Amino acid sequence: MSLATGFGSAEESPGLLLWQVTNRWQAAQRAALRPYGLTHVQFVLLASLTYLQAEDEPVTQRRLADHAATDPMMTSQVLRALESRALVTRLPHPHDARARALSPTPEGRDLANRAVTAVEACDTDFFSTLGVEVAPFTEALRTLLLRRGPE
Amino acid sequence: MSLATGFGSAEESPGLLLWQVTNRWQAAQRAALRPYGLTHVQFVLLASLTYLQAEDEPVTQRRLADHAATDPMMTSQVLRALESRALVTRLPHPHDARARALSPTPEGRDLANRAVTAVEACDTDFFSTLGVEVAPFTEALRTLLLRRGPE
DNA sequence: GGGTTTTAGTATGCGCGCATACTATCGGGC
DNA sequence: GCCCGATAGTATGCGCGCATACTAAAACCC
Repeated sequence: MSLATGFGSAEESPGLLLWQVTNRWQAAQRAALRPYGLTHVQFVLLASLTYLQAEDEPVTQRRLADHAATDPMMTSQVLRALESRALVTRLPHPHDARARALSPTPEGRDLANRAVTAVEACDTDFFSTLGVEVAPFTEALRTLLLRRGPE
Repeated sequence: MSLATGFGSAEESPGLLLWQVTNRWQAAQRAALRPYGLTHVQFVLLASLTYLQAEDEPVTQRRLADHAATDPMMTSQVLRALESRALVTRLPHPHDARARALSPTPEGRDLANRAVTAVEACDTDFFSTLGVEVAPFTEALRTLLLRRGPE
């Protein structure tokens, strides 16, 4: 019967493996970010915003959410939390009354920079067991993302 | 600055890629399971239980959760939902008053079998773009899981 | 100008992983 | 017999992805 093929044992389906590995990766990220008082999404958004800030255009929430691949609902709520901690500012957008112009405060930028190094260390460590194999692995992930892409 | 290396663009970190791919995979699973009225975890637990049922020992929640790599909290709550839909039974364990003996009802087993084929088709389709590369990919996932294993 | 369609952002609610804390039972040592 | 640590299960609460639905402003069209 087909139950014996993939879902009898959790270790035999690429999908279930993917799911488990991602859970462990998220746990590692959580641990690495705890000292900085940031959750995973808070970190990603703060770091992405700091990165995008170099552009000429004011950064809107939509732009940030698209870039960081987070959904707009989370973005909204997380940015409010970051604003209340004075890590980002949300000013009215100069040319669009619907939108907001986001930018990190100096404290936010500083925190982002410090957290980024910690997260990158955590990330490198997590994938270190793959050794050189990490390149084809990343490429495979990119392939999967493109095919089932932003439709 | 280190912000430019990995977290400026979401597509450059293996971890973020992993996260995005898993999200898409979960979305695909959700879509495939919708016709059967099962969520992802409900399906995994029901299918795993149907698989484990062949054993001599009565299946406890702990055993099921370990096998399916889901956490006991979810397991508890999901099994209650499945029980209320008459897909599983939770009888008292014969030798341990703390535990419960789980087994799928005939309807549960039937639903599991039908859902498994749908999920497997979805899974195969999702990873089809990798072609032969799916084998080393799966192996890499397994490696990551073992290193950061059940400590 | 007046109308429709798009878009930015938000509220609400669910699925699910996980951390913490608790009860109830089992087991071993004495 | 009794005590104590381990274990099965549950409650509570948060992080976060996502679906649905809504408001308000912009952009387009005539």
